[in-house]
Amino acid sequence: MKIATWNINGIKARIDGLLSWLDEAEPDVVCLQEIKSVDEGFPAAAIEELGYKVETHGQKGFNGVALLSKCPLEDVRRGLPGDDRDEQARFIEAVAITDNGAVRIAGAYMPNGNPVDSPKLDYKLAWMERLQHWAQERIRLEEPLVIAGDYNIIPEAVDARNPQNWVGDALFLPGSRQALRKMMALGFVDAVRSVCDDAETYTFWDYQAGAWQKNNGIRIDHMLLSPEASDRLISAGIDKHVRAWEKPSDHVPVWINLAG
DNA sequence: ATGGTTGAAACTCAA
Repeated sequence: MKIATWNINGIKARIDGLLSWLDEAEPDVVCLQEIKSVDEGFPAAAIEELGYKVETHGQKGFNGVALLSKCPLEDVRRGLPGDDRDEQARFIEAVAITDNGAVRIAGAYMPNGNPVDSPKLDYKLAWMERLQHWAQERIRLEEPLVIAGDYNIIPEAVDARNPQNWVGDALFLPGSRQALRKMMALGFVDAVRSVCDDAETYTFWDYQAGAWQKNNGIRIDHMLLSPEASDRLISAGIDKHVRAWEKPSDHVPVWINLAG
């Protein structure tokens, strides 16, 4: 089965591109981030016509995540546990039922965290800690688990074309990277990293200052696999060409193929 | 150091 994640940066502005990419890539399950729409405003009908079930966790104006699936979904849950006062829509999980068994899939949109001298960085780090606690509970279940999304974290210098430009940015702060490492240490595999040693495999290019034309990108969209999921990993990749489409998102899709 | 761009929705914020 093919599972993908894509920060779409506004579903209303991106629906045509999304439909084209679904038609081309034929993923079974897609995690979308930054839909920037309430549930009622999400253009589900056009996506359902391609054979997908649509589950959204929307919010007005900002954030918002969604799951698209050709497989039946069970146990759909919205929101990251751990803080009842957190009203930002950044997390959705479900269990996809396939011929080869169940795969738990979480779509996450981590906080950006900038500016670093604001409460936004504290929120980012607290959110990462909540995600780690959630992941710790889930990985104990010893089932295939995929945590996919926009992590807003550059794991290593090799994940940026110009790492020096990101020193002091919330995406590359030692504390942010440590939070991701702590989560990885629970036993997750970074799917793209595990199949591809190539440098310059980025997932995000800023709209500004000709970042795309200069390939001034960063790798911040990740798919973390539990041991039971990584045992079934066949391939992984980044659909970089989508960044050159008309009216593109600043992120491109990342995908994996699992056996079965 | 600054400015560069985009989306959603409101005349600005978040990224």
